[in-house]
Amino acid sequence: MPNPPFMTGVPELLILNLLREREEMYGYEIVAAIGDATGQTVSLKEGVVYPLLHGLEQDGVLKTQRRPANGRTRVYYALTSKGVRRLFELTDEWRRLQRAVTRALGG
Amino acid sequence: MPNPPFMTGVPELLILNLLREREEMYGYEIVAAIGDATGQTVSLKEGVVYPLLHGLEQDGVLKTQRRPANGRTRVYYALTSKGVRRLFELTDEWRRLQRAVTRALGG
DNA sequence: TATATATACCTATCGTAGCTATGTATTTTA
DNA sequence: TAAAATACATAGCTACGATAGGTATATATA
Repeated sequence: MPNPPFMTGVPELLILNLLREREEMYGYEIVAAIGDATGQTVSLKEGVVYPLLHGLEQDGVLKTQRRPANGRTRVYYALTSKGVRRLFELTDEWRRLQRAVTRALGG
Repeated sequence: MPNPPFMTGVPELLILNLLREREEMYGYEIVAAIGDATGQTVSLKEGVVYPLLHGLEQDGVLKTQRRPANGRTRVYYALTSKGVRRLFELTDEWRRLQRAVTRALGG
């Protein structure tokens, strides 16, 4: 199964950016929101999003809060200050690379 | 060592695009040209470029020609028709994703 | 009432592909 | 003549997105 091009880091960037906008979201909500935010160009499955969320929490980039909602338990995620910095870094890197490639392609 | 974000597919895209512009290049030349074309934003080592070139030849995306130059043997690479198609596909995909992410980031 | 669908979470396994490090050999420069 | 540049090559590592599958509750439908 060939690896889709250009996707490395994109899930993380999109998740962090969503959490900057919305303050607090739970996993299942994030999955849908990513599709919405990108006009379904990026459509990540739970199998991608959940492990990523766990890793980001482990790294102190996200903090969690378990809260019941509709009789079910949801895990809400929010940015830490480290997460905010990480988002800035990733955004910068994205712009840097995006400019470089566009330049190389469009000379 | 953490994986640099957003790089998946970029080496291939840049190489194919260079070969579209220059018709024919050898590996060592490509390594330097990538740095030039991106203002050193992307700076790939031989360990990245050579295996990639071999793979692309294997896939019929590139064709090679060994020719002596300066008493040394150089391996010259050029696009096949399949390579041209591959370049179009990758360029499309790049633009698609680039637009989607930029939009999600709220440009 | 039974059941299908939506919600909400989770994990295991896999393959790809870029990165580092290292090696060989020749040619050119200091 | 030693060092640097040229030119090729491969081995091993790791990260990470993708697929597939699993659990459980709530709601809509037949």
